[in-house]
Amino acid sequence: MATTKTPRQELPNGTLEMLILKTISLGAMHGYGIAQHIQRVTDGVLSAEQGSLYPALERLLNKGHATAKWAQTPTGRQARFYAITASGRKQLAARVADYEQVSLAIGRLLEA
Amino acid sequence: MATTKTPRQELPNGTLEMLILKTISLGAMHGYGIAQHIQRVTDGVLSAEQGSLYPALERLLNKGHATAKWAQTPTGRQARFYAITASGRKQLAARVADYEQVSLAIGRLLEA
DNA sequence: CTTCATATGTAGATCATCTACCTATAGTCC
DNA sequence: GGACTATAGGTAGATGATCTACATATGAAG
Repeated sequence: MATTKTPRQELPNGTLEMLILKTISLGAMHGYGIAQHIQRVTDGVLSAEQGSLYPALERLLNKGHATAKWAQTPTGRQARFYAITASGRKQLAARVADYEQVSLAIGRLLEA
Repeated sequence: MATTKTPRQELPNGTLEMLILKTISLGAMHGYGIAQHIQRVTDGVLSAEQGSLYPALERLLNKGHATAKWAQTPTGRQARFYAITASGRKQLAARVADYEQVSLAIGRLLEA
């Protein structure tokens, strides 16, 4: 049957966009690279699966928080490079502030 | 239009159950009291709305993580008091561990 | 007798995330 | 030539907790 425990909802809603924005704020990157970065930095704790990643990237484009252009990777492949925009940086800052506030609040509850 | 910004998804999925478990781990409490506790401790940053709270309490009952019985409040009202079970404490510990791992991972990404 | 705080619940919508699938190419090994 | 892996981008459909809004009831206060 291979029922696989399926660790549902590994990432809190809205967090993926924040992590993507943060990642491309360090420099333009393609989707595959973003996924690798997230996995590498978190030692595999977090992973951006394709089914979440690409829709999230599309949302960021639609909202104007990122731009994309096709270009060659160092290894000679075509890939879509995403870059953060000014509004993306604003959004990132806002999301991080929200996240930290909620995170602090949860921390306070768990300490009690 | 009154489009109301509606701060969607204030609480990450699954977190509410953890916060409820934590709250009733300090002593049996009724739903209204749980909501107040969460709001008070977090200075209003977090709030467990009825539409989220009561379904979450039902889920905890169904899973055996909590038990409930009707009793009188100090002010002479009928209320349903929820108490944590042994499996609830286990679940709480597991959730907290998960939360902290993810929290750390996100922190690492945001620091970079 | 009306209003407010307390107290419990339901109905329906939202929507990001997840699993699982498909396509394509460059490089390597046989 | 053929098979395979890593790289790269994407879609389809399901899930399901959370949210907004509503409905109900009662004790206390004015």
